[in-house]
Amino acid sequence: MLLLGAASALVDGINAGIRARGFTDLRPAHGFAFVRLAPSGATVVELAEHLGVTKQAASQMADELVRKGYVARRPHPSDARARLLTLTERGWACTRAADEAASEVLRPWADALGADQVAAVRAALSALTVPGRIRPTW
Amino acid sequence: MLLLGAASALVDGINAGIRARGFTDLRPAHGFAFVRLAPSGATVVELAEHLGVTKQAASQMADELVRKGYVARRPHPSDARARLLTLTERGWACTRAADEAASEVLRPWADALGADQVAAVRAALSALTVPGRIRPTW
DNA sequence: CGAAATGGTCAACCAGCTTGACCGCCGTGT
DNA sequence: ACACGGCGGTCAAGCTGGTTGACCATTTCG
Repeated sequence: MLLLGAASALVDGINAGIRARGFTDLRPAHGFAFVRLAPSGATVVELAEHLGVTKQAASQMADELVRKGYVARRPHPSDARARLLTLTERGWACTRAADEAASEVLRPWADALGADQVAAVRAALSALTVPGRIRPTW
Repeated sequence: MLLLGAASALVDGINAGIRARGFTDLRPAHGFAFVRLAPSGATVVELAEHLGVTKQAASQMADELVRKGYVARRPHPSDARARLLTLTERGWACTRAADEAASEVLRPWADALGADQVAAVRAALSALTVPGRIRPTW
């Protein structure tokens, strides 16, 4: 119940922090896409699976991110059908900004609770969430 | 990050539990409405504020819930402009089903963590979430 | 080498929410 | 009393972001 409130506050806080840093044309859903693309890129279907939407929706979103300069569509190194979506320099800058914003949101929580309590909560939650899927829209 | 995963798992679990109990025509967003209506009813604008949407959207949702038999539109006792939205017996039955479903989701978590840890997490989170607003759609 | 499976796109459609306009009741001021 | 601004609620139109369905190119397997 209040788990939802905390999650909502976190997402809103990160989104506000990103906007404050100049990335005003992104929604929280885009952040979930960045999470999947950051490590080493991904294909459209991988992105779709990660976001829990159809591949068409993921492709549309990729279009938007390419148009706004956050993502590049490169040929896939080992499959001529596929295209590898990777972050551009602008995309990486936004990812760093998101990390900063997340730290800003978490800092007052850590101050209020104490480092050991925060660690305990993190450990408790990580012991639970088996799937790790994220559903941005209910 | 994994806070979101836990929240998502909770919502999905409750939704699945409700469907398993025969309420197949409801979405998670409806549950958030029930939370506001349960104590003593609410007006459309109060519901809209609670859900973070416009009053038109809240009114539409109220229409749907009335049509499906979960909510009744009664005249407001002290304001002829307003109408008081209250839960029907079917609405209350669904609320009870949701509570059961929530317990089912939480039980394995409590088993895995221990009661004291769960209490600590609850206390930690409740110390943080000042606003208590819920944004079902990002 | 041919058939089924996979990655991707195009097109049409739909649900849920928004903006804008409007009606009826409240409540305060003069 | 009563006129007028404010508030609760609905109607109508439009948009955004998603879905379903069809299709092409390439890969993979029998």
